[in-house]
Amino acid sequence: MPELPEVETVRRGLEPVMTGRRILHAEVRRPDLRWPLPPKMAERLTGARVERLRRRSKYILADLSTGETLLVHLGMSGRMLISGAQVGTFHHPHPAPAKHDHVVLDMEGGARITFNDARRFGAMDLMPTERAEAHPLLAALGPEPFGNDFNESALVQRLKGRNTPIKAALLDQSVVAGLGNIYVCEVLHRAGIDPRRKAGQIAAARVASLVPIIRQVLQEAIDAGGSSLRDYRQTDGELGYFQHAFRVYDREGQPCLKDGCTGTIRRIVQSGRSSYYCPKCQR
DNA sequence: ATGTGTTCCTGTCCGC
DNA sequence: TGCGGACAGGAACACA
Repeated sequence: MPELPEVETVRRGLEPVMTGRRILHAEVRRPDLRWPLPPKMAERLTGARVERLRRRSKYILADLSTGETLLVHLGMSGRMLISGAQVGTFHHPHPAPAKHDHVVLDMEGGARITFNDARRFGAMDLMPTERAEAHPLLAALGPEPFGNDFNESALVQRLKGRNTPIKAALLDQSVVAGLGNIYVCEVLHRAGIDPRRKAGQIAAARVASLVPIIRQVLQEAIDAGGSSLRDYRQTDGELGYFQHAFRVYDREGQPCLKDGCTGTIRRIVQSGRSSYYCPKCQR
């Protein structure tokens, strides 16, 4: 599921059990996710202290005391489970390894972090920290939505002349990094823009309006993650998968929730993926 | 360069 | 309850 808000919620949940702590033991239970894991990953992680946990787009980056950075992508179905550590009022004993538990990290302080990914579209890699931004998976990413490089004029410029539907353009990680299928639908609904509209044909002022809307939608989702989970963690120790009320996503046939709108949410397929929108208030 | 369709993998849900 | 098909929050890759 993870788009930027979920990944950020996972990052925040990992922070107290990872940052400043050593990885006492790493176990790789399956050698490949989307790609083969890097050579000797378990050995390279064992003994390293996590100096910093960062997020870039939908990637989590753990800078290690060894000079390497661990990159983690959750793909479609990747999950992080924490067990063993006392956080807040929850105590989670280590469960027996479950199906699709691919990587297990035992941390200084007693927490165990388990990466579980049924579909294995997720990824992990190790690279020198000083060359992290040059990693092939990161090099072509566009601006962070909350960064200064993402602004009205830059977005207008980036979409100028593009003949692809705005839905596809906002899913393009080189335009803006971190949006996925759900939040693009939510953003376009809030902006009142039809997802089929060609990106390059939308008036500059409307394109510009997307910048604060993208930030609002993502920030609200991050806030929901932090408020609906205690310590960013559910009672079963899973991070990042919180109940969030979407205004259009997965609401086909239901009434539009925009103030004063009497439309009905429709589902269409664009480049193989579902788009939900209100034909009445999205033009 | 830009746009589109396919592909990786497993699980779940829905209709028959 | 079984079976087949559609679909799932991502994104690299191949090809027009």
